[in-house]
Amino acid sequence: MASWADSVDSPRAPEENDTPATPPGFEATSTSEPPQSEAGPSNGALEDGQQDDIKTVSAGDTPYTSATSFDDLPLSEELKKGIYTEMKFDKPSRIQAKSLPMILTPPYRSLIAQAHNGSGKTTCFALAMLSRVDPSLQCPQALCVCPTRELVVQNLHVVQRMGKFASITATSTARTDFHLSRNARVTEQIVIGAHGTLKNWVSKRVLNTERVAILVFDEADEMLKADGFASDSTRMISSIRRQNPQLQLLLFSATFNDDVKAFAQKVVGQDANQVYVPRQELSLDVIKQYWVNCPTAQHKTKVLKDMIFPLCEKLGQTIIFVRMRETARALHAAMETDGHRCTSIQGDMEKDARDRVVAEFRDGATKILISTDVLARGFDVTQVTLVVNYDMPVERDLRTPAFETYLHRIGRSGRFGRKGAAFNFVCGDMEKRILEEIHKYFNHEIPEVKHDDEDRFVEVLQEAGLTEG
DNA sequence: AAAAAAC
Repeated sequence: MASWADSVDSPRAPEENDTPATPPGFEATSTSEPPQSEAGPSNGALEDGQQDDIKTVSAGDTPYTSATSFDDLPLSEELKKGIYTEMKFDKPSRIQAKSLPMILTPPYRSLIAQAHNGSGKTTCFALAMLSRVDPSLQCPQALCVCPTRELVVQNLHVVQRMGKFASITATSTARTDFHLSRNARVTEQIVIGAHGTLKNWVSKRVLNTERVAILVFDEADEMLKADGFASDSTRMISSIRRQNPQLQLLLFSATFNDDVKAFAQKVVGQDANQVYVPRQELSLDVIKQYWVNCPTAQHKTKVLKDMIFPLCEKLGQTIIFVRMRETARALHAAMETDGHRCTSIQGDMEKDARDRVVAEFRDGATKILISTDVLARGFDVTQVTLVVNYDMPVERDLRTPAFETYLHRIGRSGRFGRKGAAFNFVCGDMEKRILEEIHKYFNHEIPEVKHDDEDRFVEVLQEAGLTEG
């Protein structure tokens, strides 16, 4: 039985230097195109696997020993203090135990790391960046690229906490106190950003990447997606590699379908290490999933009003995912008109409005948040126990299920092994088929809950462990 | 034909 882990046993020999060389500013056109992402059942990432161990593929002859304690790792006292007293971590998680020795041991090889929601990926790359910085050099040395502003902010926060006792400076492209002027320069040692601003900063020579020794991609499969950020990402990689051939590239994500994984392996090169954790830690298993047949589109809103919102008061927090920005806006308005308190977020909103909505949600001031896929990945609010797929996640063609997106969306609940549940709203044959395919792909039960069966909704949330009863 | 970044 093939699984994600098996398929890396004998990775194809990647061609070297297959990312195009580009001038600073990443202006060059990419000649290396990633494959079209076609998620299919061939990605056995979620099959039953007997292997309990994290699968690793190490390059070269460097021996790596799994770290049972943070004390086993080549980390400064200041960083360890941050780990123990600020983050209150006891010992490394499994992914940390495996990947940190690979990341922190010279020669600093690139790494592809797949680990599930809440398994401590952020800690891995935060420590990687913090420990690779030379404190005596006051310039950018570590870069982390993320798909959304919200993730940029969140990751900067983690780096700052972890590095609380180390004299290392960090900043992000989400900062509001920074305006491009002729003499503006980024001097912070760690920079976390989204593509647009990073590209802008580099081309305007506000950000000098000459001394960048480590480049991290969070949600790496998204960042290497053919019809998405791939060209920006590969241009940035080759540009920095031209300045520093020894660049350590770290690709982190919970999901790498076969196509993106093959491309990622090409990007990191044959000297890279790889780490994959098995499905047993997959958050899917702890998240109860259901589907609700909605005869008409109006029923979706009705189910929210009649079933979900009234029950939400008793739950933790809820995120409702929709496909389009306009739906987020309209649904929010419709709910508010009916006196149901909630907020909404999507990429078309003003930055400060986005920041405000996220801050209120993190505070717990708002219980229900309507969102596009801007928050589908990485967004970490421990109080989220319920996810609603108001629209089923689909690829651009609107017919192919977006398997990875589904996994990431429902992974917003049940953080760090806590309870979680997900409702999938299904309207029409297309969404029904999408649901079936997702069900088959993940081989996970998704029972139906009748849209008008109030008692059953209550029952189901009890089953999922979200309410006391 | 969408969403994600951004000037």
